[in-house]
Amino acid sequence: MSGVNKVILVGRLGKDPEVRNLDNGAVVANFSIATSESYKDRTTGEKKEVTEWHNIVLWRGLAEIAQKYLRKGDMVFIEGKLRTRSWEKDGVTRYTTEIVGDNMTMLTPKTGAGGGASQEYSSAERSPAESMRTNAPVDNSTDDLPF
Amino acid sequence: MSGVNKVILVGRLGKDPEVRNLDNGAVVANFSIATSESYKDRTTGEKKEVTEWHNIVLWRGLAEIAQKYLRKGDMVFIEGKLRTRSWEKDGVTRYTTEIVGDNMTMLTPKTGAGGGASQEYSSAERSPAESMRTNAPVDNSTDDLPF
Amino acid sequence: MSGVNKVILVGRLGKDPEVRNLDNGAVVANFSIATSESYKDRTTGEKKEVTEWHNIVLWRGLAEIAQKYLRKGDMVFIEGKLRTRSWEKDGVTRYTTEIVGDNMTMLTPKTGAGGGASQEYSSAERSPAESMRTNAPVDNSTDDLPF
Amino acid sequence: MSGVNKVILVGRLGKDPEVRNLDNGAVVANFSIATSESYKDRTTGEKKEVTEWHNIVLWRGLAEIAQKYLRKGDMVFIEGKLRTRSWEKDGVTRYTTEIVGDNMTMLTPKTGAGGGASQEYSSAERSPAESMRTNAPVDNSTDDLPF
DNA sequence: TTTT
DNA sequence: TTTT
Repeated sequence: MSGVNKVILVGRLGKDPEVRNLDNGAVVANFSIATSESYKDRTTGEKKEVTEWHNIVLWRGLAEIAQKYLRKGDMVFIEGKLRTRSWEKDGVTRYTTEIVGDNMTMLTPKTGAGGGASQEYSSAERSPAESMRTNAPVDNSTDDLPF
Repeated sequence: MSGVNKVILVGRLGKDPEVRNLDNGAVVANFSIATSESYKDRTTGEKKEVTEWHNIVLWRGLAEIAQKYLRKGDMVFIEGKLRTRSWEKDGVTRYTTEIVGDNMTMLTPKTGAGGGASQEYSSAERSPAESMRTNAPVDNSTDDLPF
Repeated sequence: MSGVNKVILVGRLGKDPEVRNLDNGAVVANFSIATSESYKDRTTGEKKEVTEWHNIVLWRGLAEIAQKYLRKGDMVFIEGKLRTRSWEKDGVTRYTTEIVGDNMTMLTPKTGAGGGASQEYSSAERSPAESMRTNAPVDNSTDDLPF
Repeated sequence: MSGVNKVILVGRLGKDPEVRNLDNGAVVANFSIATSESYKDRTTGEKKEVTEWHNIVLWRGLAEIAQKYLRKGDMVFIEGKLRTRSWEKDGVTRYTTEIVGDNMTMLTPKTGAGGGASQEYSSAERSPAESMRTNAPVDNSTDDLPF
């Protein structure tokens, strides 16, 4: 790899995630989250707000967690990378920029069994034991999705 | 400047912020936030959790917002930089690493007037108008704190 | 503001920046930077590379620095936020996602007078004096561009 | 996990990395990198610089890459997490805060065989194929270090 | 302890 | 459109 491509977002889901099971067995979730910024209009002095919508794509384990736990209006932390796809429509090439998430923390407390705190999920979890400079670390969290 | 020194945290306050007014009129807030990581112990198979405490320092406007709105247990997003200070105690030089925040978003909904959503604050707010490639970009970066 | 919208990139410029002076006196620079990722093709076992292009927008002081110092092929660190704009062409609404930079560090050493190390520039510079818990914190955030 | 604990640094190594092989077969590298910030002294008007040193810890594959390729003076991008350890010395408990890196990009071009561009390494590499919404993604980069 |  |  060459370079760094990182996005960090905290925002709310505009709708429930759309989750699909691909033919090859992969699971993918799509949803949008909004971030907004307020500022004072220079000429009128009014306080205004600009909302930005971000298209999130999650794969495999993260997609399944999104499907189970994320709902419209929930706040999430998403870490991922930018990816722009092109596609044809009516003979016109269009471009969509998405954030492919590899790390997610739910910031809206989930009520019910065990609910409460935020919960982070990663597409490549790694044990913190390796941070502890002692012996016997490491959970090589295998990835047992069917592909 | 040379290089990049950036920290991004989402965690909960261990206690209420301590806020002090310095002789020169500056306001500074100190508090700690916890992040934790869970992993499976390799030998016992048990799920374990490691908690990390981060010392946060906020200045001026951010310190005042912390004083007003942040309480023990609240979840916050903090963006800042690492800074290690040294100090003497009992003839021994000790070091403390802190995160000097320059951006903060409260993630625990505040009930009461206007409460509800998260709210972001920056030590150097800038209008998003400049992002809009139209006329009259805006600089409202005035800083009217008493120092 | 509500939420967090942050992008961090390290990549190379595909071309020299395009810099324009707007009627209102603002300066804006546009350029693209590439990040790439290598991976092993699952079926063929070949090592492949995917390149992602990011559209960068810089305003005012950062635009002027880009104009002076950034050239095709140079490596830069960019910190900013995502912003999607829509525009019409041939009766079709199109969308472009850009990164509006608020912090930049040049990573390609500049030879010649004073050249050498990386240099960071921010759209809202702030003195580190405030990090030093001593007397007289500093606000030198004046913004003397002509708008 | 609960929360987010992320550090992003671009700086130069003060010395060559120290690399050790632990009894359990793990490899760990330690080195410091400097970031600096310049500011104008408020009273004297002089331009000053503050340097911050960050203690980096890398494990396994990243440690081996550091050993092979990183040298004093090199510039690197490091992504990781904060971790504070305590230890005893002369009956006094001391604390050290380190950055445990999980992603690294070398920003100093390496001359010699194959040298030149920046190169990124991750502690948990993942194929970008999964980003491409086609069939047959995924390289489950196994982790074959001896522990 | 880096670098300009 | 960069770079190796």
